[in-house]
Amino acid sequence: MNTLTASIKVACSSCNLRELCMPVGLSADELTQLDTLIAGRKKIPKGGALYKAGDPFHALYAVRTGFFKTEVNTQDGRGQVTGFQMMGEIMGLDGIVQDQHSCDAVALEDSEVCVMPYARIEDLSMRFEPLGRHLHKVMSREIVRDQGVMLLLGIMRAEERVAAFLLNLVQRLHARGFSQSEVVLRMTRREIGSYLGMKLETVSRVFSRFAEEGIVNVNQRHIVIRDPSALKALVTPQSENCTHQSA
Amino acid sequence: MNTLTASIKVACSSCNLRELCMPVGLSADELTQLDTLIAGRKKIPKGGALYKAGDPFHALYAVRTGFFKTEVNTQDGRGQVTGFQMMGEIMGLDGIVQDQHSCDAVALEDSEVCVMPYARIEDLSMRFEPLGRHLHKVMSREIVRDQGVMLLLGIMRAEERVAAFLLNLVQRLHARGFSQSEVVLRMTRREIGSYLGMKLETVSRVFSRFAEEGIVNVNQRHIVIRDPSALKALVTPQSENCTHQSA
DNA sequence: GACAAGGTTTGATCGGGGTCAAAGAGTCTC
DNA sequence: GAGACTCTTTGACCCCGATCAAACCTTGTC
Repeated sequence: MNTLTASIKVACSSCNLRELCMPVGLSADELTQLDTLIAGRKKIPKGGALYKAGDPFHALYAVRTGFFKTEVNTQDGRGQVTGFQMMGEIMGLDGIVQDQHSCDAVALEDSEVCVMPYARIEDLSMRFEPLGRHLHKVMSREIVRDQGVMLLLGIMRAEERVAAFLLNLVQRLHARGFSQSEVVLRMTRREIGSYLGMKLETVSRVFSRFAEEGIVNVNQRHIVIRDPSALKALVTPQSENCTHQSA
Repeated sequence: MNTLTASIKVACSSCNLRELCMPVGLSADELTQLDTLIAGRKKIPKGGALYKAGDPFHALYAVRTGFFKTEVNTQDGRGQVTGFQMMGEIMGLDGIVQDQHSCDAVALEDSEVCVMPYARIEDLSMRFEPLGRHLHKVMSREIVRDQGVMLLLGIMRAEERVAAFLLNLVQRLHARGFSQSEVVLRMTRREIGSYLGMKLETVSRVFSRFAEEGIVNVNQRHIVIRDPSALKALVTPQSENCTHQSA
């Protein structure tokens, strides 16, 4: 009767992602106030779009399971991946300003999202201060994240970009209880390249170079980080003789 | 007694930027509800910083006069200009998430901003729905703008970047009553280059190429756009034989 | 399990934009 | 208005990553 999953048990207060997702930082009491926020869940098969640029904007989405990419496209068919979203992360903020989405959100594996109708969010965030404040923080975090991507695209070299990408990915996965050193990539080399502003061949070559330097093991999409500090050193290259640094 | 300008007449309701700035879309009645939003004004001399990365976050700022750049920096001294802000535009949104700013905001000419203490914004936006909604839109607009910059940095070639930059600049200036075809750049070639992810020499060369093709006149920082459609064509290159396009 | 299709790796070559360098133009200070 | 400084332009050369190409691997389908 509904494109949404049966609406039993979709309350934030009983969700095991509550430490990562919209209700972060709320007490158990406060949490119950959020239980009307989620209208339901929605499954997106691998390759399916949660929304596309131009679609009317109705809701924000929290990734519950799975993995997404967001992508903006030009008229002439070129595309730029603007981010990868994993569980607990919020999608759809781009749609608020024009009441329509400005990018595509595509599932990279079978995924499920919580649907938070924007009208409810607006209403609740006005009446319930902690939610209003948190929403501001979520949007601000997205702005800061975007600044980081601009830095990456604007000034970093190919190896720095890949290193930054891997470190960011495992850091976020680690916060969700996964390994710090092992990751199975959900995206293709082409998608990584699009995100990092480089071609898929270059991504592949950088992986190969990291592998032969012993920094990582690469087996198709299975990555093992053997020397995280080498990656960190790549991302933040210190001036070669920085005498004033250590006392 | 106060680092802020004398606080008479700093109300949004009597500001001639109200059509562009925070109160956009509000009725005169609603506008008066915003008159406690602005704590005062602050002058920033050319080259001065409104805030720097790491500074504690207290307020959002609306540019009243002048011109700013925002810039993120790495440990090794490289920097990336993430945006240019002109009158009516809001700065400081990056600070909300961590209670400290994540970039520098530097005046490119003698400037003045309206100071909106964040505590007041939070309070007012909870009690006064139109402001709350508008704040969400302002933040969403910033996220969409950042997507555009990522597109630019990720997939555009040098000439496309400069064309997109010029078009965006005159479009925003035009919305503020300035010429569509003439602009005096407030920023250096190096700053343009940093924003566009290229070197100052390349920026200069692209300007020179545009000039000898008759698309623009360039005289140092004074730019005249002679053929705006040529610039638009550069930004959105159509496939060379797109037979299905025109009937 | 043969086949097709997409994803990945690697090699060879190319070119757009970076780097280095120098001269010219504008601006500020004394 | 001389001098210092920064900004801009232009030239010559170079290199990183793009492009083109081919082989290999993985996955899904019948």
